[in-house]
Amino acid sequence: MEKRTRVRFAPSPTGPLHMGGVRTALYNYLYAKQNGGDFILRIEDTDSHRFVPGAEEYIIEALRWCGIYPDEGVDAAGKIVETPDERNPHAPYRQSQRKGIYRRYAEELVAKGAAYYAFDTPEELESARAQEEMHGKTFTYNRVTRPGMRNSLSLPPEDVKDLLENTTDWTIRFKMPENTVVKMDDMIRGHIEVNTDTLDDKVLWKRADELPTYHLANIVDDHLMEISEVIRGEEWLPSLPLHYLLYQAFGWEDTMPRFAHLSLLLKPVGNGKLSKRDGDKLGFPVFPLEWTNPETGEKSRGYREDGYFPEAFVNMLAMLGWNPGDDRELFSLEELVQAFSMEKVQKAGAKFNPEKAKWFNKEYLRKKSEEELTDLFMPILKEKGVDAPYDYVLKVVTLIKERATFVADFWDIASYLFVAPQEYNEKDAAKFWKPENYTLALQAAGFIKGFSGPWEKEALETALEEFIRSNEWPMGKVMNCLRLALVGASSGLGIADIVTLIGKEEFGRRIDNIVNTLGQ
RNA sequence: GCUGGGUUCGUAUAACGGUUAGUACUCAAGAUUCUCAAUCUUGCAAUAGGAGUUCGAUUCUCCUACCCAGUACCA
Repeated sequence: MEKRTRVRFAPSPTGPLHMGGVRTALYNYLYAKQNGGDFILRIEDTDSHRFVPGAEEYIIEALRWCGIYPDEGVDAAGKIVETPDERNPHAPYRQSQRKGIYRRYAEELVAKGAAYYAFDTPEELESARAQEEMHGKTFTYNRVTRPGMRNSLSLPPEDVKDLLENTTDWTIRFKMPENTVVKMDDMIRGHIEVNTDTLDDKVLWKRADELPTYHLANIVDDHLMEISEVIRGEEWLPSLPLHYLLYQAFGWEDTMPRFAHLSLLLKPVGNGKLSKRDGDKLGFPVFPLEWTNPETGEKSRGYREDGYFPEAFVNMLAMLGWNPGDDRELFSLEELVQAFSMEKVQKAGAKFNPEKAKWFNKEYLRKKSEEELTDLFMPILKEKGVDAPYDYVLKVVTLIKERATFVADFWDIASYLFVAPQEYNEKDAAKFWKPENYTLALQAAGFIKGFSGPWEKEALETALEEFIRSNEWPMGKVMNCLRLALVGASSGLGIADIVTLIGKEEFGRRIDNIVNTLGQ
């Protein structure tokens, strides 16, 4: 029988979604779509202490910006679904709203002998840890320490009954089997074996807030939501044996999902995983969207606000730890869906390379139509106080698009096509604005002013070059004097390009201006 | 510390026992151009180390080193 592909992205709303998280979501989405299945968004907010306002909305908006729309869990308005409907039969998709369902599963495990009640207070556990710490060891709640702790396996039944009824800070812990080798398979890493003696009795459910921990909620919800593959970050690999054991304890082995653990995104330089700090330090965003910390008001930059196209961001992320098996690098989301394969996902962590991210954006910028880019550039011009007609901007964009990485670069590259230079680059002026050059350049300027041919680049360029050449003047020096007048520096478009764009009058003004400023 | 995972040019990766170890980004040089970009060409640069298995190891096994993760009533 063929199981329908159903995968989920299950973030915790404890802050903005990090680009590594976006990649996990992306791989889940690609896998689901490739197999004609469902991509589900589930919010894992079982830790009431770490809730951050706005984080959930941020996650959804970030995914939307990337073009990732969940099939289940989020409604048309972009909100987490709270009540079941035809499209979202497993609602609510927020674990805090599902809290009622977990207790009986935890109790079921106790009844089966796979779990037990533990009455140790946080303080008691803390001191047990401190004790071991003094001996240079780490306390683990397991088969060795279990009899010495206060739980339903060590206490007399009547005490257990009493504590269960009259206290509220007890938990249900998983009873880790003794000396058993858990044999697991990971879609990316292959076969893995772990002996249960190295594991501890994890808390599954807490009486204090009547909430499950991640492990229980995760397994129960994945089971209930009929998840077929769990694709998540590598940080979960150490708890995979527990999750396997949980499926076994519930008797759900037959429908247990397959697992794929993705490597982490690493910082560009040095060692360690990518963090917010690296972004600040090296000057690149680590978040898809800009985020303002609600408590401190501190802002973190985002790819969207930095001027990245979502297609470029997604493409770049996809290639970080995955490859199509050939030399292709540019993929649309649809093409990624076709080309993606779990076998080609890299086992090792990938160091993020901000330069390559820029390269991707440059490639996507070049693919955009001039019209689309003009639409994006117009508001920037307006901000700069420039009121240029659309057709003029379109011409400018056509000339400069290949020189830019971001739309925002357009202004730096081409501001002189909208406003006259306010100053002249000192070095360039010293190099070119010499009497022996500018006397010739001014004559060339006179030629341009008197040019009566068709007012377009080709014609003017040919005529101007012919004029200079026939006089046997140094082409570079003459042209750069003119360019200094037009641009303010010795860089930029061809003289004929600039002059035909700004027109004879403006050309004349800029020539007058440089003569007045730098003298002759 | 313990447990698990990982290791090909600076970075992302290809080569799933046989290649002069390929590609892209970055960087450098050259070509081109009226300059700067763009473009084109060329170049620099890697199998962590050591044992095995094999006619032959980047590829398989083991050891060492290094890196990462986990080791919470957080996810």
